[in-house]
Amino acid sequence: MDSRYSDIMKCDRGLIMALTDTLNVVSGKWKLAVVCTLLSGKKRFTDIQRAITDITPRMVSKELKELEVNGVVRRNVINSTPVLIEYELTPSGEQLYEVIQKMVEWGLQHREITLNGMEERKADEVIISG
Amino acid sequence: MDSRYSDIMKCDRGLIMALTDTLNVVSGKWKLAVVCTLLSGKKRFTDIQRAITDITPRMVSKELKELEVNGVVRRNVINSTPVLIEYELTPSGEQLYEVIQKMVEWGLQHREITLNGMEERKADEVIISG
DNA sequence: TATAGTGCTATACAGATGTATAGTTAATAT
DNA sequence: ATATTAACTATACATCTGTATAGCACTATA
Repeated sequence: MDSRYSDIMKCDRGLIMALTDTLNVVSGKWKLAVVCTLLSGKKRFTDIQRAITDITPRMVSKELKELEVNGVVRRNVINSTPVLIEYELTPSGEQLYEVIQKMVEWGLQHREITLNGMEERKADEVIISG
Repeated sequence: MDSRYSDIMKCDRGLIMALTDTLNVVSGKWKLAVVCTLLSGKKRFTDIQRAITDITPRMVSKELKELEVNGVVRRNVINSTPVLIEYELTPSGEQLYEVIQKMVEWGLQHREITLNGMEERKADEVIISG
């Protein structure tokens, strides 16, 4: 995780770390699913499980724990009977929305570009002379 | 890969697909490293390998192939002796810069927020009454 | 007392992902 | 003739990620 992004970013090592941080939070099959469900407000364990239909409780637990350690999610124990536990995004977690938005934008553009490109090109290997 | 992001995005299934597309391109240990090295212009196999110091040729090959299939990278065979092969970003691949930029931004903000937060809070489990 | 719900954890496993090491082909350089 | 460079590929292995299944401790309700 050191000198990989050297080419564009050789000037600033901090940027590489920042990118790596974000990637670590974002990657994993259920991370963004959990963040997305929490974007609409605080939720309890089983609410999250229900919102992400095909996730197992083990994965809910694991992903929430990792997100908490990374400062994206906060776990609130509500002192009532029975004890309830609520999960919510930290301010930092909420700001992830902007990253998600850009990713959605790119995905949409990319889909259009590649679909149009399909008609123009015929081979998937372009040979030019040099 | 279906109904996971239902909570914010239940209205538009296309957005979910777009997000998933982007995640598929972005995830994997070396994907963005390769994209980053290509942001500064077309490069050959061994140039990429050298730029990303600790990657093996097998991984260079694999990641380039996947990026090519996903329409992010184009492979140009230069008809010379010896045959050379150049890799470059497609227009779509270049636009990934915006996603990367947002990810770097978030990473930097996040780092600052969590470092400040460390001093204010003492426990990592906050108990409130309800 | 029995059953169901909440918020998890444990164990074992399967599959995906990445690594290490070596080898191939073909051309130029010494 | 031998070494070196370029652009890979093959094999085997290790590690990481996610799944399946089960269970626990507690509380509320019938």
